Amino acid sequence: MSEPDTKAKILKTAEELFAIDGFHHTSLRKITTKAGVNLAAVNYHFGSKESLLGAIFDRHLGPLNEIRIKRMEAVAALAEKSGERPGVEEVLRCFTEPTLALLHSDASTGYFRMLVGRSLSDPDPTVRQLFLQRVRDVLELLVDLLCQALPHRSRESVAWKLQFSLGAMSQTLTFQNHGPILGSLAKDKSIDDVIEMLTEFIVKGMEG
Amino acid sequence: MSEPDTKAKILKTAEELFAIDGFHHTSLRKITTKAGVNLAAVNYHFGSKESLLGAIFDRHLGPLNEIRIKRMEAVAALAEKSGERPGVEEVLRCFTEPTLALLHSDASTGYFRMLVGRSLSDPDPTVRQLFLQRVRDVLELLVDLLCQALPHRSRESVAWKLQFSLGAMSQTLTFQNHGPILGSLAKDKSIDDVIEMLTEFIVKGMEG
DNA sequence: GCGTATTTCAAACACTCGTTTAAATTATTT
DNA sequence: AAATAATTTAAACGAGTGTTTGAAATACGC
Repeated sequence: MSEPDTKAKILKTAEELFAIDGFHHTSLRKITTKAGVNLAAVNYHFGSKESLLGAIFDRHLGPLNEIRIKRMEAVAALAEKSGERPGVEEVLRCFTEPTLALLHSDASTGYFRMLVGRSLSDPDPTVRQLFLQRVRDVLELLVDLLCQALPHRSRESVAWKLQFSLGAMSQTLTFQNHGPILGSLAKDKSIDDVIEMLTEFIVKGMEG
Repeated sequence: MSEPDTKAKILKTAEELFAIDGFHHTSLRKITTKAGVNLAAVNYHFGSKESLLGAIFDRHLGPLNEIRIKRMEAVAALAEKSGERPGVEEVLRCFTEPTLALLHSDASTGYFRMLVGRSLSDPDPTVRQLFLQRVRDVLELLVDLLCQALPHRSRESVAWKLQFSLGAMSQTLTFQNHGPILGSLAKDKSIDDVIEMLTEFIVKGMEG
């Protein structure tokens, strides 16, 4: 190979540009120019622009979901053994806290955080599907656990509240990307603080 | 004029297509073909594609925001007079309930509902700005009132929670558009029921 | 060092897009 | 009815898109 891996450079650059400008507003020419590789390299290494996005998702979402599922299974096992219901907060943190861990493990994942936020509510069904098919299993498991934690609520009701929560997450994850909707406000908080506030918000909403 | 108002036909058709397919995935050719008017009519009557979107926003957002502001001012006046703080739920409903009223006033506004949901989290800053500049004043007033209702919370904290709420609303408003994230679940609810659940969700999150 | 396979490269392809133009048509005014 | 203004129309413009191609360059096995 000539340079330190053309494929890796494309992945890194595309992740950043997709996060900042969005999938459809980022052309392959912008990516390849910024990465310093040839235009045709994307189609050669990834097949298509869509597959490139899929590869970016896979890179981070695989490990992340593994951690989430392990934590949720642990919570479920503990609940089974003790005979008590799992707590709503305990369950939800299985989902939100690994995100924080990911963000701290590698500075470059900040872009991935934004990309996920975008993908949750992208107008294009292709982008949403590409993302959702990689988290569907985790979400189903999450609903299962939440139903255990909230036995008096219907599954539909729990699913809808999770939908609300994902919307709130989307707004959070794109932080410093979209920028807060309310201009001057709410700027001087770290992503950690914001995610903590978010977690409290959705826990109360779920329980309420 | 030849037909029952070319301009009106464009507005109606564009509103529907922007809501369903998103602003950038809807070409002027799709709009004009479906509306049965000439391609150049959009630029003639509205100047540009962006201005067309702005005109769609103006049409519904003007009346809607007027109602919201009046309700909020009434709540503020009552609080002043009685010397008591307004309730969080009371304040938030000033914002959410007029949406319901709009949806019931005219069946065709269902598309506008989706369009607003999209615009709240569109990857393109142009679309977001176009929308946000028309609701900024209402949102600022809403933060003011929420701060009155929650005097022990910082303004930043309130603004962030409103940001979370708007994310949750976005997911709700695109309902039957994006489709629920969780496939088979959460489908057989009317938009009224869902908005009621949403309101309860964000009230608890705000208070918590 | 040679031959094979992999990777890079510039160029072109086939579209789609929003916008503009200038002529033809329709409405309105005088 | 003639003249002016407003609207509609078909066609083209220029720029941008993802993808494909076939030749050049590089890397690797023997």
